[in-house]
Formats: sequence, structure tokens, C-alpha cells
Amino acid sequence: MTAERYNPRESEAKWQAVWEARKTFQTSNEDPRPKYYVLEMFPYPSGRIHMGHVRNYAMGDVVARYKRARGFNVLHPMGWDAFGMPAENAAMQNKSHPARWTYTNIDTMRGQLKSMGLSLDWSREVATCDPSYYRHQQKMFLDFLSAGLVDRKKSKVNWDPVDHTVLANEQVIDGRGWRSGAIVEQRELTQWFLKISKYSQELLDGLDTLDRWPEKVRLMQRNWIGKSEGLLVRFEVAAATAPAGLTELEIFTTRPDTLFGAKFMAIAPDHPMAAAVAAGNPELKAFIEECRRGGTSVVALETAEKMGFNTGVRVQHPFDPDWLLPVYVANFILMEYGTGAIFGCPAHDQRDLDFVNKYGLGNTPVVCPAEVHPANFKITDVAYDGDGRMINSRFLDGMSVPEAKEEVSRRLESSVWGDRPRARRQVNFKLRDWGISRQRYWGCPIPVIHCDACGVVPVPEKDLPVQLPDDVTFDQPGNALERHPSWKFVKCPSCSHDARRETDTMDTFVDSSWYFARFTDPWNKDTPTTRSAVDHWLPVDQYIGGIEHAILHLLYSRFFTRAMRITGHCEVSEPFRGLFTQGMVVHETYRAQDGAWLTPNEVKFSSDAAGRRAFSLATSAEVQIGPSEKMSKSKRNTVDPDDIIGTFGADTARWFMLSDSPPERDVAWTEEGVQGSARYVQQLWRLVHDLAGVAAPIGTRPLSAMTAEATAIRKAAHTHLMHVQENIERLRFNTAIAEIRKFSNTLLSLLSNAEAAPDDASRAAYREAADILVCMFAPMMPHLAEECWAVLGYSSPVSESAWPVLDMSLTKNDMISLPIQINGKKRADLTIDADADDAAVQSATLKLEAVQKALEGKAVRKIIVVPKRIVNVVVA
RNA sequence: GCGGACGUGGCGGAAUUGGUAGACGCAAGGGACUUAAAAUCCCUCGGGACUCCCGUACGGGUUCGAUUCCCGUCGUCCGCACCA
Repeated sequence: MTAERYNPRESEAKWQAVWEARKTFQTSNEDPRPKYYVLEMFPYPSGRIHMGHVRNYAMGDVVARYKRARGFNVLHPMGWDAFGMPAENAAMQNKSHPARWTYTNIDTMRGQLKSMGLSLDWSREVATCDPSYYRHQQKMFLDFLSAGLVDRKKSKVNWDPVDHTVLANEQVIDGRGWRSGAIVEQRELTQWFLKISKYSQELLDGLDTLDRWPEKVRLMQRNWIGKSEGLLVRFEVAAATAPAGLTELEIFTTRPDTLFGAKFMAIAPDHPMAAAVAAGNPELKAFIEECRRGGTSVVALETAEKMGFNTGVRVQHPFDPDWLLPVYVANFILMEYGTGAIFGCPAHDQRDLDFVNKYGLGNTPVVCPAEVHPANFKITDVAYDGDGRMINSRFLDGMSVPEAKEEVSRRLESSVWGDRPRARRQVNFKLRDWGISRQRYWGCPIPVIHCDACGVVPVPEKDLPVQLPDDVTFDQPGNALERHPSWKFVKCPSCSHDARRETDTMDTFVDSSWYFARFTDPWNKDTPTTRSAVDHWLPVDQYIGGIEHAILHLLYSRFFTRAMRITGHCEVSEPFRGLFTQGMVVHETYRAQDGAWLTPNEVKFSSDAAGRRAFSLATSAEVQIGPSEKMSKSKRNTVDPDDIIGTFGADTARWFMLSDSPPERDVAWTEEGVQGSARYVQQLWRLVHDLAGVAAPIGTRPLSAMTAEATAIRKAAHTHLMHVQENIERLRFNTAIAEIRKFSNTLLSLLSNAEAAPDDASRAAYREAADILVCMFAPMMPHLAEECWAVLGYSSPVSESAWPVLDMSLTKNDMISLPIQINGKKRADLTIDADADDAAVQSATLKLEAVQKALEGKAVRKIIVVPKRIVNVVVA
């Protein structure tokens, strides 16, 4: 049978319309089949989709379509993470409104996603900037508030004085605002916080249950939560040196065993004791100012030298009232961690060692490694933080580190000074509360009202949503809500006097912390979730997205889900049962002589045995081919999904995205690779026509009387079906694709090598094989599969058909071929009955000519038979 | 500095988790068809002294057998970063 070339442009549009008309991918919450929730991280509507989206959604769609075919009721929704700064920046530039920019982008991107042929339930689409979404977020905020999960407190923030907003730490680059370039100031602002740190331990423990998450992500979250167990110790201030009213200094340490190696105390510049001393000491005051200017940006911290200022205050060693330690204000002590004060043990802490070496305070080693004699153990530039026995430590001498920790803790806990013990054990976490206040317009308003008489008053539920006003201007930086003429002026809901709305909006990470729950019933107007729906669907069975969200989004969502559970909005604690983090899409870079970057469209290539060269289309000058890097506007190495889909079709783009690299690794987008995929589309198209020409009619069962050819066809079909299934289940799309290609190669050669017209047994087998082939690639190339399915005679879509039933008996062979090794080197092959026992395999091995030859004159020491794998003959 | 991952042909990668290294594809070379091009089809494709030997970054080890496990070295990438 001859076939026209497959025309993706026509077919793709046609089948997308069919799916939409038949509501093929709409999911009912009432469907009794087992549920499967597949979710890809929803996009920010920045304007157009990029190749990273194509990869992400192609993967999710394979899983969704596969699971649907396997009989699951699949939920596969899509929405928009639609609040955020870029919309305001665009509004400022274009003198328009963020909503207009956002919704225009959403329309464009929705169209692009639809052109990919994704099996999404578009009836559940949500946009976080829509009041029908954020009203529920406000409700939950109020629920969290009354459940004690929200805090309002002063905190130090990065303040951009040009953009008039708080910046996240990630948005501060070299101490400057990432957009404005202005030097970032540290400001104390009163901010709203979600009390995530209260759940540190629970979030840590929960990681152990997430066995279908990448180990890497779990480790990153573990480190981020940063649990450490230690001791809070109260040091008595020497009365003569005590600044006003301060009689003690409390520190946190994880190394109480090293207490006898202490040389100094250090406190943070913001520590109350520093302030107390500075009050009468202008020099210290200046030093503290300098530390503050140093900033908290990563770079500032990295390059900052250890600096200290001796306050003159002295404290007593807890085990020796006559041993006085000087108290320094030091720039490397953080007020936010522990108590903002430490004791310095230079011998066993690099940071402390650097400090004493600068200020000449010396060091005393107190932990001696096993292989060194204590008398010879000296510390100069490198602190020792390993194991060993205690030395120079009075009653601790000779103990191991854990023993010494325990002994110190025990003694100080039972030693009372004042009316309290000198020390208590404490667990500390690095995880800080989540500051969600943003001084921006385009975000979810925080639903509270400030009243001079009543304080902070929650907006009554009946007044939700607190909606963003439309009449705002973006002709100046800062928060448009703040300067709106009337929006913030309201009456206090409690006393009816004049009051003011909160003008801060929520961090957009709040929006994305529960969208997966909203998808389960986005139609509910009254409450954020419908318990029957959310409890049925959650957790998400397979979540797919970029590694860049390993901490923030995924940790916030895990916390938010717990908060929703506590406030009765859902049952689960962990939102994502399975997580997969896919790699980036990278592309070669092209650079002209003058240093200008060229896009892939501006370059032509020539290649021969000597290599591959690139030339500018415009000037014909040779351009340099640079390494593959993440697609970026600055390097101009981007490829537009619309162009690819327009030229090759969505199926080709999807297939190539999935075929070339393991999904967790970066994939290099290449023109040649895409063309290879496009060739394969046509190859499959021809193959299916050829198969249709020889296949028995639909519904023909494989015959019981099998010929050799029919057996070969059926075995190939079921063996490859088994492998494709396994590989899709494990998200190994690249190897699944290799199996499909192997199968189609096998069918091609069976068809072309057939000497006579196929008999009835073969025709029945070809029918089965053709059906299996199309079902196999349908998750990756759904449009082509539909068209092929029709060629095979089916009248309803393959997207609505069940996955083929695997017959395991056909994946096993009666005869197997075993490699025969002699002393670990392969020397022969043995074809033998698959269920021959070891003895039979051994004797057959020894009869082989090649083995006989290799054995000449040598004695067989032993024969190792690994059933169905390999035979190794060990000779002397 | 701390933590983690990785290192296989010209390239992307595969190898059933200790059992035939290089599946599948890309690129390249040769050939067929064609007036020609495209498309399609066939052959070759880790290296060599080619019935054999070498080869999975490098050096050791365990094992009948190591890309896989262990120790060390080198390199690349990622995360965290003065967290007491």
C-alpha cells in the first residue's frame, strides 16, 4: 500500500478538535476507576512558552496518556502562576495594566500548549491572579491566622530604595538590586510571616516518607531545614565589667565537649549586649555600623574578613569562676541563629581559629586524634574537627567526644545558678519563618485591616475577596496600592472607626503552594477545597518540574499542605507522592567575529569528515560554534516552540524531546536530531500502511496454530511491549523510545524479508503487532497515532483505547543463547533449552568445539553457571 | 570550606543493578535508485600488530567475572555557605 507523506499540520489540528469535541480528556471526580493525578509545574505567563515547557509537558503527557490507557481515572490539569513583578514592570513600560498583560500572555500560551496536543483537562484551568482563585487564598490566610500559623513581626529585609520594595535574598546580586542596580539597604520592617519554622521537625521527618522523590531534592531540603542538636549555656558576666543590667550571656553550641578550649566569646552586632556597650562607646557604635553596611548578601559574607571588637566585658567559664573570657562583637555572628552569641574554640573550629589568629588569642587543643600523641598535637592554621579523645580538659580527659558532650551537658543541666540551670539541651533549625509580605500591587491582597483602636483586624469572611482595584497607575516605582487615593481607607469592621487596609500583598510562592489542591475542584465558589474531591485526588501521584524549585516551592507547598490539614481544608500532609525533576534544554551558541551572538536561524552549516562549521546566513562569514548552554535571550541560542511545531509538527518536537537524553539530564536541542525524529514520523507512517495491507481485520484473534513467522511477530510485539511498559513506568522515556524503534525496525525487516504473501497466522499476528505498535507510541506522538489508528481501520480515537494486554508467555524463549566465558573472557555461545538445568548446561558447554580448543591440556577448576545469563569456565 | 552527583566511541546515550560493553539514535564514509536534488533503501562505523589483543577518566583492591562494589588520585557539574 502506498501512502502520501504524513502531514502533521493538517492532522494535528484535526485531532485536537476531535479530542476537544469528544471531551476526551475531561475528568470526572465521580469516575469509579482508580485515580492517578499527574501534574507538571504550572507556568508563569511570561509571554510565550519556551522549549523547557515543551519538555516538561511532553513528559507529563506521556505519563497521563499512558496511565489513562492503563485504566486509571487520570487528573491532568493546567493553570497559570499569574501574579508577580514582571507584570508590573511591563505595565510600567507599556503604560498599561498588569492584568491586561497577564491575560494576553495567558491566551497566547494556552494556544501554544493546545498546539502541543497535551491531554489536559482544560475545564479545570485556574489563574492565580483571578479573584475566584485568590479569594480562597485569603480565606485560608484568615484560617491560618486564627489557628496561630501566622505571625506579624519586625524583621530585617533587603530594601531596594529605587524600586521601593523588599527583595528576596536571591534578588540581591553583589549587594545591589537585580533590576535597579541600587545598593540594597537593610531595613527593619513589620512583615507577615507564615510559621513554617514551627514545623521544622515535621517537615524533616516527612522527607523520610517521600521515597519516590529524588534523593538529591530530599538532601537539599534536609540541609535547608538544617537541624542541629546542642546546648544552651548561660555564662555569668563578671560583675565589674557588666554593662547596664546585663548579668548573663547565653550562647548556643553543638560542641559543649570543647568548652575547655574556649578562648573568647563572640556576639552578633545586633545582640542586646553589643547595643548596651555601644551606648557608652562611640568606637563600638561605629564598628557595629560598619558591620551592618557589610550587608547580608552572599558575596558580602563570602569576602568579609573576620572582624571583631573587644567590648571589655568578661564572662566566667561555667566550670571555673576564676577563668574569665573576653567578649567580642564579631561580624560573622548571626543574630538570627541560636542566641546570636557563641563561645569560640579556635582549635576545633576554623572560623574561630581565623579569628584568634588575627587577634592573637592563641588556642588550646582539647580533642586529640587517635593516631597522634597529645604532647605533639598542635594547631596552627587548620582547625581539627574530627574524632578523638579529650585532652587539656580536666574531668573530661580521656573521654570520647560523645561522652564529653554528654558529661558537660549533664553537669551544667544540674548546676543551678540564679533560679535556673546553667544549661539546657536545645535543638536548633536553620529554617526561618516564611516572610510573605511584598510591597507590590500585582499579588494577592493580605486580608487584614489596621485600626488605631483595635489593632490588626481580620477582614470578615463576608467581605472576601479583598479585590485589587483596577484604577491604578504605574508611572512611578513602589506599591500602587499604597498610593491609590481611596482603596486603603476603610472602616474598622470591629469598631467602625476610620481604619486602613493592609497594602502589602502576598509572595507569589503562596499562590503556587496550593494550586494542586484547587485543581481537584476548581468550581467550588464557597470554599478553597471540596473535601471529598481533595481527599480523593491528593497526593499528586506524579509531579514533574525543574530542579530549581527543589527547596522553595516544594518546601512551601509541603508546609502549606500541613497548614491546610490543620485548618480542615484537606486530609494529607504530603502533597506530592512522586516527584521528578527534569533537566534543561540546552543549545549550541554561535558567535560572530565581532563578538555578536547569532540565533540558530541566522546560521547555516557545512559538515564533512573533517568536522562541522557554521556560517552566517547574512554575511557568509564563518561563526564560532560554542558549547551547548541553557537557552537564553542573552546568548540568543533559543528555539521557538511555535517555529518547531509549525515546521515539523508537535509530535516530532515531543518525540525528539523525549528521545535523546535521559529525562533528568540536560538535553541538547539539535536541528539534526529533530530531523531524525521527523524522518521517523514518516517511517512509522509508511510502516503502518504496510502493516494495514497485510493485517487481518480488526478483532481477529491470534490463531492457535502458529507458524514460525507468526511466532516471531508475536514475540517481538510482546517483548517490546513489556520493555516499553517498564520504561514508561520508570519515566525512562529515552529507553522506551529505543524499544519502540527496535520494534518498528523488526517489523520493517520482517515485512521486507517475507518471501511469500503472509498466511492467516501471520496476518493475525500482524494485526496484533500493528495495534500494539500504535498504542505504544501514542503517548509520545498522539496525533500521528490517531491517524495511524484510523489507517488500521478503527473509528474511535486511540486516545480512548485501552493499553494492549501483555502476554508474558510470549516474552520467553524456548531456546536461549548463553555466552560462554573461559576465565572471564567470552569464547563461545551456547544455544540450549531455556529450562535446561545446570548440569545439562555444564556438559553442553564442555562439548563445544571452541571450549574444547581453549581447554587443551588444561584442567577445569570449576564451572559457574548463572541461570539464563552466562557460563564461566575457570581453568587452571 | 561543607555536602552531593557524575566521568563509556566523533556526539547524545544503552547495559536487565556484579554476568556478551557500546542498544537506540545523531554525525560521518561508501554504494543503489535518479538527468539532478530531495526522499528512500543497502553496507561500514571504539582502537590495534584484526582466529587474537587492548579498551568504560587514572592507579590499586575484592571477585570465576567489575562500566557496576571498595580505597586513592585527577577532572566536571550542582547545592549550601561565617548556622556556632
